[in-house]
Amino acid sequence: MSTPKEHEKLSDYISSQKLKQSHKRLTVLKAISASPKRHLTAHEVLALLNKKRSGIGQATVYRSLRLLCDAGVLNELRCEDGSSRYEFASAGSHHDHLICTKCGRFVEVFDPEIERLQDKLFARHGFYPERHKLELYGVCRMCKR
Amino acid sequence: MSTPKEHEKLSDYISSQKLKQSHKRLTVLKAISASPKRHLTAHEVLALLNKKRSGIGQATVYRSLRLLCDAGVLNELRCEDGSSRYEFASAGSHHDHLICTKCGRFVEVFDPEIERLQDKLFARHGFYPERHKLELYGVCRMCKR
DNA sequence: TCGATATTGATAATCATTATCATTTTAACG
DNA sequence: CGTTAAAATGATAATGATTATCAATATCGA
Repeated sequence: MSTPKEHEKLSDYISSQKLKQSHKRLTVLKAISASPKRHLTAHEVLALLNKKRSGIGQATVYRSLRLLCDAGVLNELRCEDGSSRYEFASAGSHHDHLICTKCGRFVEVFDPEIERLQDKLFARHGFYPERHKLELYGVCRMCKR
Repeated sequence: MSTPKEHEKLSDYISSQKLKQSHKRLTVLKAISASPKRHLTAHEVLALLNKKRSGIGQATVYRSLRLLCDAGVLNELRCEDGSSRYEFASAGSHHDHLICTKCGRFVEVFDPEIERLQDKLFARHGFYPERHKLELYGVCRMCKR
């Protein structure tokens, strides 16, 4: 599972901010790319890396995740339990989430009509819109039976 | 500022669960009712009580807030910074929130059309709907200028 | 009033995350 | 190539919101 686009985004950000390349940071990105599971927590990323005896500490995982967000490679999703999950910010693809309360599965959804109505709500109350967060909690098809 | 309805809800819950009335728990509820500020954090409630030398500890504040939620008197809003805010669950009034990113003001909003479209999203993905969370972040009228 | 049980306060523990700081890497420059 | 300043890292302490513990206190039905 290669991620040329993500690597490039990261490199661009690193040079734009006068940071330095680092093996370990790249290893974190690769581990996330290679995982079949999306929407990983920092703890889960750490577990992926430990399995490979990468010698990468948790501080570095947290730092890398933050930097990857700053670089626009990942999006951070603040969960209700107080932890965060990270997903790839595949260019310009805003979406919301359906979340199964039984198995924790995340499904990415998008409804342009909802987006439009949200903007109307902002306008109606004199708000300058910045962003929004829509999470739909329920039981997925698999968990229903 | 009286809250006969809230007191009653609380009493009903207390007897249904075979708990006991407590002076301090009522004081917490009254303090929240009396505050002009809505959407208070546990910390803010504690501050309200300390100002009055109530002798109520933080553990009791947290316990009371949780119980008031269980009793259906309050709703808990998990904020993105990891803390929670509490609002009155004035019977059957589901709503979402517009939140000012400058001053932190909360505005309660509701759009039946958005609700309907959310249900369609649940259905389209085979989810049994339980609840949702919609938060619109922007800059309010006051903070814009 | 008595006694079983709920409530409380002080404080320790938890959990995710961030800060600190000494050590190691990176990479621009000579 | 080495030097070297700055960034990255690991181990660990600190943070902040919240929950758990447990002995002391309050509640309330008999």
